[in-house]
Amino acid sequence: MLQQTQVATVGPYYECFMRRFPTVEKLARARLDAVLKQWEGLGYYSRARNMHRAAGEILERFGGRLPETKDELLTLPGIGAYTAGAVASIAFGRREPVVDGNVTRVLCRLCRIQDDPKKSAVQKEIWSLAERLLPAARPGDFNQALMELGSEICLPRSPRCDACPLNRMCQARLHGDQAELPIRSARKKIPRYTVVVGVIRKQGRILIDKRKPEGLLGGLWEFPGGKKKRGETLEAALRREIREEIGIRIRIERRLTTVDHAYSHFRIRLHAFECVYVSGAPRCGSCTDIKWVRPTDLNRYAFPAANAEIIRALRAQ
DNA sequence: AACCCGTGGCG
DNA sequence: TCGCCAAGGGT
Repeated sequence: MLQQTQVATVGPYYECFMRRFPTVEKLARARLDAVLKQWEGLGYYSRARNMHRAAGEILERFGGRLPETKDELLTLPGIGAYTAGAVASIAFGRREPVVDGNVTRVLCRLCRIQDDPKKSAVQKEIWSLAERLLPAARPGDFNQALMELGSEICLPRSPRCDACPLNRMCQARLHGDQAELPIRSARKKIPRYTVVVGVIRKQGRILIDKRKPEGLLGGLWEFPGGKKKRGETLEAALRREIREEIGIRIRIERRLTTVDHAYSHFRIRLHAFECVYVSGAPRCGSCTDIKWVRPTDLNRYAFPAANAEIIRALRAQ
C-alpha cells in the first residue's frame, strides 16, 4: 500500500484491510473483487492484484509464512527491491538497505549527486551508499529514520535544513544547492481527453460494466462510455460508444455532472449523462462483465475515483 | 531504457 | 488550473 502513496493516505485503508483480511490465508482465499473493493480509491490497482496473487504463493510455496530474506521476498509478485528491503529490515531485523523517493532525495543531497537518479547507474550508486551507511544494529529503525528524515525535514521544495541533524555534513547544503537536488529530468507533456459516460436506467436499475483484469483500472467497475473524437458532440460520442461497446440504444436525458480527473499519465474531462435504455441486449465489447444494479447496491462494487464522483452526484440530487 | 499504472495534497 | 510528489513494480 505504501508504494508511491503517502503514509497518511494509507492509514485508514490499512486498518480496514487488516480487519477484513487479517491473515495471509484469508486474503488468499478471498475473491479478487472483495480485495479490490477494499482497495477502492487507493489507486495503482495492480498492487491489489499482485498482493492477492502473492498471498496465494505464500500459502503454497512458503506454508503461509512470509519469507524473511530479501531474495525470497523478491520472488513474490508486487515486491521489488524497495519492498523486499523494507520487509526484511523492518519486519525481520535483517541488514538490508531501502531506497525510496525519500532516501534518494536525502542521499542525493547529502553526497551532492548531480546526476539523474532515475538512471540505473545512479540508482546503483544510491543503493550502494545506503548499504554502506546502514549499521548492523537496528537496520529497520535506521531505514525508517532515513525515510522519515526525507518526508519530514529534507523536503522536495524547501528543505528544513535548520532542523536537520545532518546539516553539517550535507554536501549540497555546503554548496547551497540543496533545493535543486536531486535533479529531475523534464517531464513529458500529458495528453488530455474528453470522456463521456452514461448512467443508463431501466426499470429503476443502472447499467455498469467491469473492466478487463489488467491495465488501467483493471478489474474495477464503471459506467459505460468512452473517449470523444474530434469534431464529435458529447451526445453523439456517448451514443456511439454505448452502441459500439455495449450494443444497446439509449436516450440521453440530461447532463448529470462533469468531473476533471488526473490519472498517472493523462488527464480527462469526464461528462456524465443521465440516460434511459431504449433497445438492444447489453453485451460486453472490451469489458468482461455487465450488470443492471439497484442504485443502493452501487456501493457493493469497486469504482475508480472519477466514477465515485459520479455516484456522489447521483446521490446528491 | 522507456512506458504504463491512481490518487490526493500542496503551493 | 497546473505541475510536482509520494515508504515503486511490472513489462
